[in-house]
Amino acid sequence: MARFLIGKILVRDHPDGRASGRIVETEAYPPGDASSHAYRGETPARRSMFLRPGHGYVYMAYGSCYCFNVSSEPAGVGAGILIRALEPLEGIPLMQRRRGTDKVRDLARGPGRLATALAIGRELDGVDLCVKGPLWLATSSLPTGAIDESVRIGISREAHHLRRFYERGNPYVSGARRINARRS
DNA sequence: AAGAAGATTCGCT
DNA sequence: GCGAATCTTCTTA
Repeated sequence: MARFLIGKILVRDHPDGRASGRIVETEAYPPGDASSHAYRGETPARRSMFLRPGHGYVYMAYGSCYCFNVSSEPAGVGAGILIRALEPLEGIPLMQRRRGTDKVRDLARGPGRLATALAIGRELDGVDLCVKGPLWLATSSLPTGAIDESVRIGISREAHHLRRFYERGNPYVSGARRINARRS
């Protein structure tokens, strides 16, 4: 699922207008992974990770940023894919306003920035991404480049797994050069 | 009940 | 490169 989502389009339809981007970086948090928010079982806040594949899970990180995930296992099994970066497509001026910067490269490079650029908050937690609504996923006819993998960013538990995926050479991918340079 | 850690970002040096 | 900001959850007393 983490590989599948690379190259797909995430579309945000909002009263202020449409903003969308091509997914270029993801991380997998599968069942049994101690770093997953679903690891300790289902709670009201984590409920969306236990929905059938294709639902949004939104949580607040470090008290300052929202992060967006896609549920990835059958109903009742907790797992998700963190969307870490987008290549901006539609609504770039709108995203620039929300992010407070004109630098297109920085609009959605990183999970918190991406959520800000698309105005994603807790109200979108649990939304079905497979039907056209406020937030949904679309396929793209654009070709997808080679996909590299690395360890995940910003976690300490289960840190050795190669569960981060990104499009090779894409300038909108987040993370340190050191990690991105690693191929396997 | 209090403290620490966490799937981050921004500003300053 | 480093530390603060800031909210939720988990751990320990």
